[in-house]
Order: sequence, then structure tokens, then C-alpha cells
Amino acid sequence: MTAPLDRPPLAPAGVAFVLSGLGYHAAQRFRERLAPLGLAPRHVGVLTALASAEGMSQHALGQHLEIPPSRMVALVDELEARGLVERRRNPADRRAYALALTDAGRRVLEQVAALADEHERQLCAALDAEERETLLRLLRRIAAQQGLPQRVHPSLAASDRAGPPPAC
Amino acid sequence: MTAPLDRPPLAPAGVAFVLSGLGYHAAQRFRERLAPLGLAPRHVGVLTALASAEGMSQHALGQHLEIPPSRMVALVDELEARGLVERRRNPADRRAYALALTDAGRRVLEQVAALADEHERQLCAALDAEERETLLRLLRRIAAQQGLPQRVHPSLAASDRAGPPPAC
DNA sequence: TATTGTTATACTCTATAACTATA
DNA sequence: TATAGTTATAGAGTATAACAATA
Repeated sequence: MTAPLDRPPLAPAGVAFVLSGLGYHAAQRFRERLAPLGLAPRHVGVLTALASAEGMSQHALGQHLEIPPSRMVALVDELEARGLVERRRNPADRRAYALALTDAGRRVLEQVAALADEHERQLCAALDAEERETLLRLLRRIAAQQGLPQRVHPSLAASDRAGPPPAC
Repeated sequence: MTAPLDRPPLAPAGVAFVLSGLGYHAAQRFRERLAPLGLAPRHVGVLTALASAEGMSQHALGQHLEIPPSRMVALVDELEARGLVERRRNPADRRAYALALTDAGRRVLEQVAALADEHERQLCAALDAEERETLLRLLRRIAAQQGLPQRVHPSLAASDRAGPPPAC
């Protein structure tokens, strides 16, 4: 038996709500840390994927990350303008580029890794090492069951977000 | 001592990354469940807050949720157009409205609650009841330490997100 | 005829600033 | 002079579709 309240009985926030709010918060803080490098989280997504797949074409990388071609153009333009990525012509197929990280790109990725470590530490400050491990294990179980890829952030596939023109 | 890899040694995703990805995922799935009602998550944020603060002015509600006035206009316009919220003139101060949920608004909130329950269940399908409790406890500890409000979703204050015009 | 990358265009969401009316 | 709400405008980010070059 529950006691009557003087306000409408709001259900306490569940896992989904807290997860969503905390995930948003984590992403924003990461975005702020990244800003001084002139990068947004989506750029890190591309750089990181590229680090594991040098020489991949723009199209293939976009497919891996679920980023449509037209968006890849702008993204790679930006990274190339910052000197972090190179578009090399592929002699075997002159339609496609072979994308490559530059040395500057690799250095920036190291900076990003350091900054991500600090981000992780700050975000988890409330938990001890064992609790962090427990949390990570539970989160990974959910992520796996929900079909999320391990290293690709789902927000990169922004197609389902704000809603594009409704496919006239 | 770690064995050499044939690929660049990518650090495994930490709490921050998994949290952010899973939070995004949870938000998207919630958005999809909401779509048939003609609502977006932001509308639910406003409706929920209003349920605990009937008669509040548009401005005050906006401050509580950290939503700027001009955005509140559009948001309340949309909710009013759907017949979920009423703008009542406040005789004591004719500049301000007293916002109120309509009966339809209350019914929709009940539908949303049911749908959120199902969402919660589906999202946590990988965990048993005890694990869910553990997860929720850990997430709440982090949320509290990070200064997040308990019932207000941080994405409602979208000011820090994509970046508005840079305050010329 | 299919594929890689590009451009043109349109749409959503947002914030800032100027404005109206009340106080 | 300050406050509640509104409107006008501009910018960031995205997707679709038409297009060019190459296969």
C-alpha cells in the first residue's frame, strides 16, 4: 500500500530515461573537450574508423559507419582541410579514393585518446574501480542484446534523428 | 605485457562511449514509439513537467526546463494544436499565460507512460530484475555526481548542442 | 548499366534579437 | 524600466535526387 501524495504520482525515472539523459550528458561533455581541437564527435568517429581501415574508400567507410555518401563528402572535406586525412587516388579504380590518415591525423587521434581518458575518469568519478567494471559489464550486455556495434557510435547514422525531407 | 596486434591497438570502448551510444539508442527507440502519437520526446518533457506544475507560466516552465522563450512558443503551439495543453489567461498578470493540461493531455500522458514501460522492458531485456536494480543504482550515482536533475532530460536544454549562430 | 564521389536543394531544429503588450 | 510572450531571421546539420566520371 502506497501513501497518497499531494502531487500526481510521477513514476521514478527508469533505466531508459537515466541512460538517455546520462548518455546525452556524456556526449556533450566530450564535445566540449573536443572543441579546442576544432573537431566534433562525428569527426572522431571517422578518424577512429579510418585508423583501423587505412586505404578504405569514402564509400566503404561511409557504409561501415552508416553515413550516406553526401555527408561523407563534407566530413572528409573538413578532415582534409584540417590536414588530418588525405584523399589518394586509387590507380586500380579511378572512381574511388583511398583514404589515409596523415601523421597529423595520427597525432590528433593520440590527443583525442588522452582527452577521452580524462573524460572517462571525470564521468565515472562517483564509482570505484569495481563498480565501474560492473557498470561496463551490464551496459555491454544491453548494448549487445540491442544489436549495437561495439566501436561505431549509433549517432553517426543520423538518418533517424531529426527527420530529413520525407522522401517526396 | 601485451601481445602485439596486427592492427593498431584500439582501446576498448569505455563507460563514456558505451553510455553515450546506448543513451542515443534508447532515445531513438523512444522517439519511434512516440511517433504514432504525433509527439517527439521534447513534447513529452514539457507535458510531464506541466503535469507537476499546472498553471505555471510559459516562461517559468521554460526556465525549469532550460528552454528559451522562443522555443517554448513553438512547443506550446504544437501541444495546443494537438489539444493537449491550454493557454489560459492569468487575470492577475495579463502578460503571462497559465498553462494547463487538457483531459486529452492527461490521457496522452497515460499512453506515454504505458509506452515507456514497454520501452523500458524491451531495453533491459538482457538483464534480470536484480541486475536492473544494480544498473539503475550505479547510473543514478553518476547522474547525481554529475549534477544532472532527476526528472528533466538534459537534451531539452539544447543550447549547447549543434551550435546556434555565434552571437554576432 | 552500375558505382564513386559531388553538387543542388530542401527541410528540421535551434538561438538571437527586435518587437508588442502589459506591469 | 522590466517582464511575458511573439515574430523574423539566420545558421548548423542532415537527406534526397540529379549529375559526372569511371568501370
